[in-house]
Amino acid sequence: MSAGQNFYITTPIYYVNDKPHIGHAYTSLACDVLARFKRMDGYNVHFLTGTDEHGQKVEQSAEKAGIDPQKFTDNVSQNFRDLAKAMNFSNDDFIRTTEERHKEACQAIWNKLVETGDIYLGAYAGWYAIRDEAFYTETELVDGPNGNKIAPTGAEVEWLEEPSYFFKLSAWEDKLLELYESNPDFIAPKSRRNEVLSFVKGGLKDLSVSRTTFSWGVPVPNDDDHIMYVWLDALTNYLTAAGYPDMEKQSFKDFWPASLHMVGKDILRFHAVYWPAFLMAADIPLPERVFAHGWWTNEGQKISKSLGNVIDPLDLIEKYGLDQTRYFLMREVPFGNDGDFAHEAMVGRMNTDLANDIGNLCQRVMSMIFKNCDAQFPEFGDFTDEDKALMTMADEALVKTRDLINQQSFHKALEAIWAVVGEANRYVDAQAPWALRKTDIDRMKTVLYVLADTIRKLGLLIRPFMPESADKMLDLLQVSENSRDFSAYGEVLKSGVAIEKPVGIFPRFVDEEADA
RNA sequence: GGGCCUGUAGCUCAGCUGGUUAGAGCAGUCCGCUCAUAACGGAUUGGUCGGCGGUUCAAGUCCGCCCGGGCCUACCA
Repeated sequence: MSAGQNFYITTPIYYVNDKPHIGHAYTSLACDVLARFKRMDGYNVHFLTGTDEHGQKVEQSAEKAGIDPQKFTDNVSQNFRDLAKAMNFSNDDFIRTTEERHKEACQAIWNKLVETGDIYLGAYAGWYAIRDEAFYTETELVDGPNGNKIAPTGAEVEWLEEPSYFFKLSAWEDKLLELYESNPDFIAPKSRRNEVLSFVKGGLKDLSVSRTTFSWGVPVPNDDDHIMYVWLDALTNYLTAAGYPDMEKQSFKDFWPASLHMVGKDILRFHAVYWPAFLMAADIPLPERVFAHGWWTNEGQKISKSLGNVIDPLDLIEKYGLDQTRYFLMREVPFGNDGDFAHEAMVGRMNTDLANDIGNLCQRVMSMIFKNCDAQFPEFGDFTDEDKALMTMADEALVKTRDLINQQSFHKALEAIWAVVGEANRYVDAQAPWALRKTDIDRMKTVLYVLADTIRKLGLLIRPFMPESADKMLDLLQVSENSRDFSAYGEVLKSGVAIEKPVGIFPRFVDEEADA
């Protein structure tokens, strides 16, 4: 495998105590689009997702359900596999932190960090609320009536100390700043990078990385009282899936360091600060980039369980369709910003961009070919300047799209693709093949040929975003399986190939309430 | 409290290092076309660029203040 041709992309591992929601779907979708694009562009891609299955909450939930934690996580982890299937995600692996391979990786990196002196045994002291089973920082507390301290939740807290292993995060401050400085693209988008920078500049404290108060986790090597706590365990999954601790393994050589960790903005710090610190300490190469995307609101409202307005991606798929949902999520909001999911906006995108613009373009062109060219791709004559302009634009769209995808500017990539769609529709109008049918049949054929081939390119361009719909388009165009990647972009349709009667690709959404 | 970002047409947003009559998409209005999923194309209405003051030959674009909105400020995934 030649260097540089490998691409390793990861989603966070999702905490199984949650039900899959739009946020999970969104993160993975972005990775899926990227993974599919890179595959079509000839890369050897490894796309990883999975579930985070350790922790006190999981232990408790299992207990409440009256089953052992492993059984419990087997069940809930399945929800995330189901989501991946329903969303048509093309992940190459699905990791679970309860797997043996992961335990090995965690303990290996732990041992390494002990060896380098970056993990030491100390005591974790803090204000603990028994009721909440959580520690609070000094600044979060308010003074209670009798001089005692009260947590923001209203629970009483007490000063508690427990033995804990610590990671020497404080020792890595300068190295981290150096990293950000010399790799300006390590954290994206820019605004998030600024936040991380100011956070690190504010000084770093050592990080507690073990717990003794519960047992559902990876055991700390040589100390049965402790389990590894949260982030060291969770983050290490990215290494596990590449084959760590066997750094000589082919998969590790191919895919580590990761090309991109995609995360939600809430967990950026763990990926942009703790993770590179762990890796530097363990003398393991760093991932190339961490991208933090934003959150969705629901019809302008903040989404929360208590409000009961959580968006279930399965509901969206059922209501609007899979590819329509995928398109909306990638198109509606500048990737990196927060966005709003609104029914009206969804229907707008679905009907305007998909049904009217690209769907209808495909339909009108293929229908004309089917009816006026003996149901086969026509012969073509010399190309006019107008023909060449459209063809050139379609060719350049791949270059633009590739560039934008590499920046995770999914919305702009789609915008660039749709610029071609618009141009193609204008070209249809300007050339008016229905008029040429009566005056210059050869010219009509050339026009329809140019259009059909443009649609083929559009089909390839939208394929990472809407794989099923794109394949339907490419089916209509009789494009063979092995011509459905970007190496085939410059190929052309063969005149004389027979086509089927075209069928619509993107249906319009009709509001049911409109009839009532 | 400290730090960062942001306020541009009805809506969502572009406007790089200051420089011609401030742009796009959607919505609205008018016109054209009739191949097509009544879809497509053209034209057009609409903005004191949050407010006040300043720097400058020139500010949406820089500075100060004020008003409004958001985010970060460590061990909860």
